[in-house]
Amino acid sequence: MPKRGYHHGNLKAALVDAALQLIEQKGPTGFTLSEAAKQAGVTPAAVYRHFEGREDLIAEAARQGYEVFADLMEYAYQSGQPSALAAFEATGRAYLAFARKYPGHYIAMFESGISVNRTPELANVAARANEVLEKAATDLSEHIPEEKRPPATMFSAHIWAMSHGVVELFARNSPGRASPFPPDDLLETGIGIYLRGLGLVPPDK
Amino acid sequence: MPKRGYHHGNLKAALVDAALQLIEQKGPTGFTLSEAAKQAGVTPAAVYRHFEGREDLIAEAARQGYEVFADLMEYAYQSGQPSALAAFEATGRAYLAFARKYPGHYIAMFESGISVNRTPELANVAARANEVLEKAATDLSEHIPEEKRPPATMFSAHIWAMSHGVVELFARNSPGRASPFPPDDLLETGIGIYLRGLGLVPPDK
DNA sequence: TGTACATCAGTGAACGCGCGTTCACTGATGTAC
DNA sequence: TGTACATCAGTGAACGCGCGTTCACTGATGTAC
Repeated sequence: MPKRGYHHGNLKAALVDAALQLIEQKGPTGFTLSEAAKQAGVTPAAVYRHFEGREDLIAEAARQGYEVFADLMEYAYQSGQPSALAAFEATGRAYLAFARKYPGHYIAMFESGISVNRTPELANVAARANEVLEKAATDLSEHIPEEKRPPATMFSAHIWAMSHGVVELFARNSPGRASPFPPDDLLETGIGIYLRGLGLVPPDK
Repeated sequence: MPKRGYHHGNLKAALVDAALQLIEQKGPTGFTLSEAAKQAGVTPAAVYRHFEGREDLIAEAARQGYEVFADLMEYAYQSGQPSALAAFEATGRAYLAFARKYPGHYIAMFESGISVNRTPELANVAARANEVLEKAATDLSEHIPEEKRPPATMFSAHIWAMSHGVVELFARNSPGRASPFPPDDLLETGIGIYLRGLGLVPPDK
């Protein structure tokens, strides 16, 4: 850590980083503005030069998380093209990868209790992330005979729910709950079975 | 509310109820011992006649939740007999029904951060609930040809993850996240597709 | 039935703590001339 | 290049608050005789 004088130079980013680290360690609850300030080497009052308050700081962390999340999902979606199936599976994997690589962001986004409608900015970027998953689902559902095709939003909701469940129950080292399988495998196989159920993957192994 | 004198008569239960109500309203975080005491019409200090402290009160709420949960799961399992499939589907529905009917308990159990290994009692009752789901999965998996049969624990983990995900994302009126479908339907169809993927349900509608 | 007494389940005052937030302030930086 | 000055980004002290927990206490209840 380089010495610094009276001015920090990069305090806003440093505060977000500190917040993410604290959220990751202690949950969305354990996080305090004062502690984040302390970790950034600054007085609590200094935070108010950059944020409106505690909530605003968390919201900014979540916003940055959604930004990265949406980018990752888009990249994954592209990387699977032109196969709708490959694209879909890649977004599933990207979801889990994001949760593991950016746990602080993930918690800020999904467990901190801040509303996605807090600001238009936040709502937009969250919608962008959601649209990628929905697009992947729509592409894929076109391979299902129309009359037995479930709505794509339902379909993406299923995958999202399973992904989130795996993260919450098995990827986080949940207190006292041992994971029976590596979360990656769990999600991979789960999605595989689900897609077979939709007739999108050959029934045979 | 009947008048009461110096002695409450039923304080322990009243405190648990108050805690559940507060947890439901404000999340596992918003809950405070003092407020629970107040709601039960009692001094904060009185709580210590019945509990070791704040954490202990939450743990008791969670324990009671697991008790009800395990009972419900067992009942659902039995009610589907002798069809392994019916039994399995019933436990899935029971999961969601529990989460909706006992949101305070659900949060205390799965989101409050208290470890299931906090006390042997708590660990036991949690294990009992888990065993029901696993048993239902095992029964069902016997209908799958042995060589392509996934381990029953994996299978129950998938269902658990999807159920939990549906609860967290769509059943709770998550701030700013609208549910695209009724959660019951979402879970029902999700499990249906998953089971079809396992070849346990005819591929046709 | 009455009384003495142990036990139980509350009270209320006090504690130390860390929190988020506010305020007047001041040191550092950048810019105009 | 030097100087005056506006602007910016911090400080540090203070605030009021509600928290969990402790303690000596006291009112109510139940039981033995």
